[in-house]
Amino acid sequence: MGFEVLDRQSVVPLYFQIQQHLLEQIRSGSLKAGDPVPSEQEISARLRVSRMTARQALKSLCNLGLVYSQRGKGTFVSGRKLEKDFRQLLSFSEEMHQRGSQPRSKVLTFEPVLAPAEVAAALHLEPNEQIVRLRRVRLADSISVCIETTHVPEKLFPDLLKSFEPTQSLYEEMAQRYGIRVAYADEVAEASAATPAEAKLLRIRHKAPVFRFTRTAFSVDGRAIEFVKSVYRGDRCKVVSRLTRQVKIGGR
Amino acid sequence: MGFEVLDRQSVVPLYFQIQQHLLEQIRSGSLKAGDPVPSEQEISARLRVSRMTARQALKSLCNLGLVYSQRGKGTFVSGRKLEKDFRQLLSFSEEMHQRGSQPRSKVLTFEPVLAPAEVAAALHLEPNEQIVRLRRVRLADSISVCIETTHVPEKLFPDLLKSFEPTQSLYEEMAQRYGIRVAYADEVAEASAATPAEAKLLRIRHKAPVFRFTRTAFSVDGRAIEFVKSVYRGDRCKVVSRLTRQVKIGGR
DNA sequence: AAGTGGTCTAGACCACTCG
DNA sequence: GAGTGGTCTAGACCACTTG
Repeated sequence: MGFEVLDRQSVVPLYFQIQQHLLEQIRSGSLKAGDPVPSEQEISARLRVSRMTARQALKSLCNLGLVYSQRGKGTFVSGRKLEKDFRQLLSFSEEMHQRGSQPRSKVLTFEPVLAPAEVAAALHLEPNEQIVRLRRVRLADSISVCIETTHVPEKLFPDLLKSFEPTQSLYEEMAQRYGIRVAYADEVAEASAATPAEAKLLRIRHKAPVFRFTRTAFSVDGRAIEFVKSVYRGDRCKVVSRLTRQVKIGGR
Repeated sequence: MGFEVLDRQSVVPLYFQIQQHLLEQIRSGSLKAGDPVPSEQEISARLRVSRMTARQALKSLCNLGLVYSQRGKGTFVSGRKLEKDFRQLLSFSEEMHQRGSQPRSKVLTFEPVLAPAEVAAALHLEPNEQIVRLRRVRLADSISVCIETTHVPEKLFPDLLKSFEPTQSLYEEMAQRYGIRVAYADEVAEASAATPAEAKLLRIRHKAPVFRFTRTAFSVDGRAIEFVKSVYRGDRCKVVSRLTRQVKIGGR
């Protein structure tokens, strides 16, 4: 733990600078799984910050799951790997970039429609409200990977049809042009078999194994902003999750 | 926000008492999605605690995803439901109980074996180290739902073969008798088709859609303690996840 | 201007773990 | 007994939002 780490003039909070510094040590391997992290008092003394600030840095690492604390013993690097970001909410484009693949899209349709019942229910709209529907075949390195049908409410994204270039990233457009940021999504995955039409688009056998996903995305304030149905080739797609065992909240 | 909420003699931390009180208001519906939660200063003044303590209570609710804060505006109840705990790490027994179904198990084999390469790699063991393998057909309300093969290292759970009743919950046994608690698990799901043997055990058609899961469970200190392979009927199983969009950690 | 959350300080007492 | 994390206090300054 160096002494020259902190820039007190910076707008970056002190606790965050400390957090980043420790993060770097974990990433680089200077701190390995099981190693003790500098204690709150040590950070406090060495970097001349209050103990609460040191604590906040450690707490944030703890929340990220990178370290864990034991009362009376200390704080230690946990066994989890940094490399894998499990089950983040990523758009298709982002996911492909992260894997180092080149994403491409073939647009099937991009049009205004009246919300079918299932979509209206998921997005909390009145039946037959106006939505924009975008159907795309998604490719990774020129191989068809999935068929994706996205639905967004027209009223949240007016003029999307005119302004959006449907081969681009929708999440970026939402953030840049409309200031609406996706915070989380609920997703349901099913194991199924390809229909003839799907098989043709994905260039796989009829009845080959596929994943069917339905995903509803929400903004921080809990508004439903996107509903997606997608079909992924079973042989080119695995769903990786990290499950955590939590304390019960609010239960009796 | 009442005044009689806090018990200052209690061993329960003040921030936790405050958190529980707010939680109750959200659960009961007194505070609805979008409603502002009492501000830090209000809690601080009304309950005569320091602002940092009030803040800690709100922070913990924030980490649970039940409220969100906006600088300069306030803290608000988020749109998420309390009812659904998405994608917790649950054992089969726990999952069925939560759904209100009756779990049952048919034990196929329960025996010591030498770890095959795949299992040894997942559990970080030497090849051919001693493990205990348990193969079960799992039933919900008397319908076969999945075939599950569990592997645990013998050295972590000595005498498991003698003491454990294999129709019971393994996670409970681990916690009760060995003091080893599962903290999280990494899981990979694939969409596939049933083999003839699997089809027979699950009473489904040959080549019917199934999920294949492999799961490695870890304790808090990052030790791998369990490796499970399972096959679920595709028509009786959906994988529900909540995905969150996080800040990048440790990236460039 | 008033109210909000975000950060920070310099102390304090406690329960716990370990040698 | 020395060191650890868990909790708590009573202040402070800041940036941000809203009327």
